[in-house]
Amino acid sequence: MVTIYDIAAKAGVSAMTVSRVINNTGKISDKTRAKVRRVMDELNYVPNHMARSLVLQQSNVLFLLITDITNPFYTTLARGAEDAAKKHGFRLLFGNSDESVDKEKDYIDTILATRADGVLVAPAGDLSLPHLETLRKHQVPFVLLDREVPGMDSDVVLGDSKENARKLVEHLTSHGHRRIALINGSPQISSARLRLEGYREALKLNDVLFDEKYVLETAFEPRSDLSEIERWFDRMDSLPTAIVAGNNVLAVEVIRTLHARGIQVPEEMSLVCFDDLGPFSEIDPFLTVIAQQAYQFGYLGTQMLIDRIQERGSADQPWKKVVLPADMIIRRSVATLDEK
Amino acid sequence: MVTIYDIAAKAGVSAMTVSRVINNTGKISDKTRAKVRRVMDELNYVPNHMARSLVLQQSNVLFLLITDITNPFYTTLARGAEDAAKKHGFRLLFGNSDESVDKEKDYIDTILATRADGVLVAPAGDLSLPHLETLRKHQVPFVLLDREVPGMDSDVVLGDSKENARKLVEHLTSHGHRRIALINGSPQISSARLRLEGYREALKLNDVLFDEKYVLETAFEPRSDLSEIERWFDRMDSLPTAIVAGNNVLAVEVIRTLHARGIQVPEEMSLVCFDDLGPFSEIDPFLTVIAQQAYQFGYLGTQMLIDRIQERGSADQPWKKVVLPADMIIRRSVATLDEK
DNA sequence: TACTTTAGGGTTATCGGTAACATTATTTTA
DNA sequence: TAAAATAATGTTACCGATAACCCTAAAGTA
Repeated sequence: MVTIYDIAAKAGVSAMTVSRVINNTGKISDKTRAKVRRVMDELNYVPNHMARSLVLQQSNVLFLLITDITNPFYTTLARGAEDAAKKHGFRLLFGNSDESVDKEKDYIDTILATRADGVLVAPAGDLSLPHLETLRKHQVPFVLLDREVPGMDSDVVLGDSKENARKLVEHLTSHGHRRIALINGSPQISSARLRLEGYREALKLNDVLFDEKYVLETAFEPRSDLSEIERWFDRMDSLPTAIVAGNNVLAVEVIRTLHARGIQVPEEMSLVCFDDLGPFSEIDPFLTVIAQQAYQFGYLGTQMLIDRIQERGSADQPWKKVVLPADMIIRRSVATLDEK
Repeated sequence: MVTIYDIAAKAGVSAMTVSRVINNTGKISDKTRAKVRRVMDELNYVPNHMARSLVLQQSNVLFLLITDITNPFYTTLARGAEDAAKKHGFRLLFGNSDESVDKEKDYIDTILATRADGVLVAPAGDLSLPHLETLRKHQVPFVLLDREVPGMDSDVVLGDSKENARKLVEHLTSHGHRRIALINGSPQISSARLRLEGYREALKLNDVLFDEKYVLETAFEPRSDLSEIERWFDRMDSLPTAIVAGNNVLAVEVIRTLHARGIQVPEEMSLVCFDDLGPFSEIDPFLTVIAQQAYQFGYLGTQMLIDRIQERGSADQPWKKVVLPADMIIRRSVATLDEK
């Protein structure tokens, strides 16, 4: 590998002069600069970020930790983060925790070991708390995305899960539905809890009794095994007329299960969910969804993170909490129920 | 930041002893080892990968450069790569070139500067050649994924684009179609060229004359502007009865354009494409596709890369070229044409 | 008993950069 | 014209870790 010393030797200057040319610092005569540049080109010099970061004590690297790389919500979020990072001269690296607290821990260790300047985290759940405490302890700035973790104050970008759940339920009640079920992520995840809350409140507002048999708390990430959903249906005394899914992945799993039972959506079962399905939903605009601004989650979160990193010394800002609004996209997955 | 020197001081040993405990090398008494471990825990020590990589001259990092992070083909591929990397003790970082040769160049520079041990590249196109030459010149092992680049020999994992294009066309001809159009990625991309070739050969085998008005060469990545496809349709003397799309993104764009014109698939236009649409295709299993084994692209490619990295000194192996078979998934997007 | 091994650990140099300070001409200024 | 300022470059130390070599005391061996 070519180093600044090789350049220095060949150009007949000191390593420091080469460093100055590279970083455009200090005073360098045009002649020397030109000579150094020429030698750098000749030898195909590439600076070594690790050596540089080691002495500068900063890496110019941000890390984005998401929970499901196959979910368009997160990949779109990733693009937003990438654009914002690039705009500010940071590099962005990605990790994928698969909704697993253990994999998350591995990534946190890697992040600390690689000395990233900051982290964007969609936490796997409340059990992520120790990981965040680790980051805090090591003074690594971070911003939470999409989910909060009780016991940890920080900057955070959220959707309004409760309000949005309410909107989805009311969309259903306004179409005559009264037996409305909810399939949700783990109650260890803040957004799932709030979605349940919004669901319950909306039911109450519409004078529908809450029936816990109509609620299934499972996992947000795809599972090959659908039997849990099967068993949920089996437990019900009578099927609901509509289902709210806590995210897009769950909606798909519900549809698969329903199809296996020969139940059609929306004719025999209405369905709505959180988060759109990505570009491919346009093939057949079918599911009525709450479409969150995934790109903005990433873009704003990254800006907040960079602000925090560059704060350095100035008076500590209070934690910021950004709540992004979402639109409901009404499509064809909800049937209007006749009055009985 | 806590360093091994802090640990060493507090434990009353030398830094080298701490290093030995961390890496499990050399001879250390149980007593010393325990003491060092205790101090490491107390001080929340985290090793500094950059310092380590600097002296070891290897980073244990692989880099995966894909062209479209929102395309399920690539995210699934990424999971395969992630799993294989983890299995061998490598960390995997991702980058997203957006099908842009320029962004790709930025990433290549970053990769060199961060001294990744190896790279998996889905090249943006034939113009990626200089980037690959740069990697080669700096002796960074790499494996190409999904696309070849003329003029550059290397390990590569491919699908059989030509054969698969032939299959798609023959699926259409077997349903009575004769006027078959092709919308394809840039001819600067090897897979696109081969798909065109397969398309032409299949037409010839079925005694259909090739009509260049039926072929549109555009870009594989999503574009907000559909007017190019509009104009393509406008140029045709008569519309085809079926369209082959060079990838999933193009298929979606075709559907959007057709819908805007009030043309229904498959009733008035049949459509097939390369690559499945990810988990969400299960909501409405609609598009007939060639489903490539995206996960295997990533998994095998990573294994080949690691083999190459660890080869080190042993006789140079010849370049390996893995061609992964694909299945056609027949769904509902092709209509059977009556004989005229 | 005298000589080798071995266990257990320390010293020093180095990886590729950069900050901080030092040095030497050359100008500028009083 | 001597002192002060400036331009252009060099020297040294250090970032955090590890390899290679060195050292010492205890154990093994002829």
